Amino acid sequence: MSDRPRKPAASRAPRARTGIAAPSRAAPASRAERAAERRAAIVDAALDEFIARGFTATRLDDVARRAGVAKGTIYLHFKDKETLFEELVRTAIVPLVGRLATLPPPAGSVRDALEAFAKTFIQEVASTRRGDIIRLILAEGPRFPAIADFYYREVISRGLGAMRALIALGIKRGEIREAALADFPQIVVAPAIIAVIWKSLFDRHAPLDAHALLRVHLDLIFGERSAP
Amino acid sequence: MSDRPRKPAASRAPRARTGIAAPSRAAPASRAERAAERRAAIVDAALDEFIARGFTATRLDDVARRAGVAKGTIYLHFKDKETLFEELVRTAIVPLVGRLATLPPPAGSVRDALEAFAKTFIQEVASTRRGDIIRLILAEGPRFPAIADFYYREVISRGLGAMRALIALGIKRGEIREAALADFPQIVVAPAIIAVIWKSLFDRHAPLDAHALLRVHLDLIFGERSAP
Amino acid sequence: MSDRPRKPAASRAPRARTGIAAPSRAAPASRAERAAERRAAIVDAALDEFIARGFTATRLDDVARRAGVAKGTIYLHFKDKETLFEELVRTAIVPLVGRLATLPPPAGSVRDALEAFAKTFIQEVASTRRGDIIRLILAEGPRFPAIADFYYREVISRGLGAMRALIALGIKRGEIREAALADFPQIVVAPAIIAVIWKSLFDRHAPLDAHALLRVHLDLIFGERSAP
Amino acid sequence: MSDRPRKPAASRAPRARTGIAAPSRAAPASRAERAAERRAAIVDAALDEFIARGFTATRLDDVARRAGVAKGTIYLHFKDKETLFEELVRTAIVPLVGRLATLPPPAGSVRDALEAFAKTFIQEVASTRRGDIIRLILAEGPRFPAIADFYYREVISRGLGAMRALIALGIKRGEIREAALADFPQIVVAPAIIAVIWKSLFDRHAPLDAHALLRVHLDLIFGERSAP
DNA sequence: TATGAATGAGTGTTCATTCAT
DNA sequence: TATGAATGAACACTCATTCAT
Repeated sequence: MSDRPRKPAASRAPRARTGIAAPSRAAPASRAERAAERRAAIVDAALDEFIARGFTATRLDDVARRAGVAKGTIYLHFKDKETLFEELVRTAIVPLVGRLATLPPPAGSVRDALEAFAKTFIQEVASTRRGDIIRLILAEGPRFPAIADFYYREVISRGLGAMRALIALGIKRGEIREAALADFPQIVVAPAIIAVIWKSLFDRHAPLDAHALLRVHLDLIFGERSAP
Repeated sequence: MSDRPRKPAASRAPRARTGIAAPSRAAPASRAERAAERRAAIVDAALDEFIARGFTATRLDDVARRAGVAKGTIYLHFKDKETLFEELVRTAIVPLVGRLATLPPPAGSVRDALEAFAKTFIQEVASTRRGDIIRLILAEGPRFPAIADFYYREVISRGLGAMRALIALGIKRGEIREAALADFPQIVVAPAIIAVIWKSLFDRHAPLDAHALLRVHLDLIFGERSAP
Repeated sequence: MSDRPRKPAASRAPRARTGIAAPSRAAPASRAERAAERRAAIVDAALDEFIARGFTATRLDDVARRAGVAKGTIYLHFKDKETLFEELVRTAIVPLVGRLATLPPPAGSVRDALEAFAKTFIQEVASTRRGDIIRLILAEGPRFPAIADFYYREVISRGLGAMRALIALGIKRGEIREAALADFPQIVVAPAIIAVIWKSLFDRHAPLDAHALLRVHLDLIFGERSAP
Repeated sequence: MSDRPRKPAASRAPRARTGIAAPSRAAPASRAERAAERRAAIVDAALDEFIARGFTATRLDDVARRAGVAKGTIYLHFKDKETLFEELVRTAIVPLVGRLATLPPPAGSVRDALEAFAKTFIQEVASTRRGDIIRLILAEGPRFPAIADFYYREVISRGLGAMRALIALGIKRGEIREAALADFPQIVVAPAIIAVIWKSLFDRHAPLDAHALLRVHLDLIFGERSAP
């Protein structure tokens, strides 16, 4: 219960694991650039800490240390811990949506589109820190209605909308038999979410082959299995 | 961010919302009974608080007030906050498993069995505090490996095992076409979990008809829709 | 810092290490006897605990456990922790004084008398729990003026008085040359006190031969060494 | 039993009663200086409290108030209460040893040296808070072996060593007749310790003329009285 | 802007004391 | 009398937030 970072573990250079742009370290960097860099470092460090411990248990001291910044500096960029958390989640979610919204325009079959989506999802979400963000939202959602709202609006609502359209197309084209599926796009997404949760909590008990899982699920929806 | 119970909000009578037996209040009750009663009240109150705020943000002061006992009394029953939390989750999970393990032996069709399961799940889990317990485990799991372990062993592993057997039966009987489904019982359960999460986080944005959702999902698996 | 007794280490029979009389366990014992016995057990246990931890750090829970009594029982015999402590010290001191006041009437030489005193002191005080009581008084005295007062009156004052008389006799008889010694009987006693403290604190660093120490001191006072 | 300081009794200026240097308050003082100053104030206040109440009964709240700092500030300088106590005693002991180790090299007679020592001891120890520190160590020693060890090593062992050398010199020069005294330097020091204890506990019952006491003791050792 | 020392309200835990049995 | 469950005030320690430098 006490595996906290005790040393300035992180170098001053922020990692870009969330896709947050890290300005090149070459040039002396302008004032504004330096500020943005620091802010990014804080966000990045905070994300790690929040994921690892949850909102309340995270100490800004640790965030600062991990970001290579003084504690007070956090308050130059964020009003308080709560604001940091909320902006953080927002920031982290944007590229998430961006990524998945880039669903290839249904050039090929709907099944291909979903297959591509599944692949991307596993690679970009389930196997990365982004998956933990989803868990974080599930965990803290009830205490941060603002975040749940934002998440519903920006991710759930839009994501399910796109999915619904795709399903409708599949039904129209005859690829999908089950017509009612368009009413519950959640069904299509459900195993992906389960995969994320499983990775987070149970993978060490029983590793899950997410690719296979999603393929079977698509088989269920589309009826026929395509060669892997 | 500060909607905490400030007054002895709860009467001395423990609620039995989790199925924890509340001894009849009529008789004077023996010493041991009184103790069990108090313990139950604490567990019950703590569950509410932990669900509402998560482990770290929960104050034992609030738990005590809600349970109608003095703070010190908690320590007569539990070593510390962590132990309270862990025993709590264990206690809460047992009836959960009990409930669902009572899956009717496949007298009728497998589809009927799953339909019954879905119904029970929605009634007994998704619409009650038990659903929140699942969310609580998702939220705190990473910080309480002991709980994640216990949950995997007692619920996930056993539940998926039973589900797998049922699926195998369905395949053998020809009810289920997709043979690979037996490898991923998670797929069958996924929408139920999603429904629980949805209830917790998004129901106020867009109420979900869980019954319909699960029915469509079963249609997907069994191919044919039964009359509602 | 946490070597507390966790088990009912002591049998129900009180030890009589302080010279507190333990009624014979044979007969069923009258009501009053039983009570006295319990009280003695409490006193005895409390003495051990107070010596080991000091007043504040001692927990009545531990005292009760060690005495083989319920916590509430202590309050049937003593008003509160403070009273227990004060009565305790009084009780423990009385036999101490009794013992040493039995200085053999100066039948033989004064040196013989002091030699006997030294021997008794080492045997009955320095090597027993009684020595620790002295240390306990040193430690808690300032916070328990009542005890310091009592101790001064009953032990210090009377003891030094007796010692002064003995010294005067020695001077009169020509055994002691240094006449001014009668003004400071503390000097005669000092090494004995030092021996007690040493036993308590430093004996494990450098064991002290208290007998030899006191003999040399007597040689200093009486000038000539008697054969050991 | 409840004479605790309730108000910010101490001004922000730390007292220097222990010989801990108090930086001049005139200049604005650098960051480091301010820190050292605060630390000194805490040590000073803590010493008072520990002496007055003992380790366990001392409340850090009181220490903070007396030092004129916030409670949290204590934890910027010391890991916890125990560490504060131990460092405190160490800090307080160093100048004690320093003072007494400055025993004038035996330019004159050994008796003169001891006379000087006695004088210094009474002035610098017995009549100051330093004497209470000795009592504090006697009191808490058994519960703080680290402190007892440190004290033995730094004070007792070295002090007795020096004393032994001095005694040997006295014997060699013929000033001291009792040859065995070199084996028990404790005897020479004993009355000084007794004086300290007496001051602490019994002086209000019967004031002790420590100077006279020690002079008589020296007469006992050296045989002849020098003019006062 | 950035720092990090300082603050003090807040929280988990302990324990002397009470009291129903 | 004796018990020990229950109480709640007290206290060590933490950590979000501020602010002088």
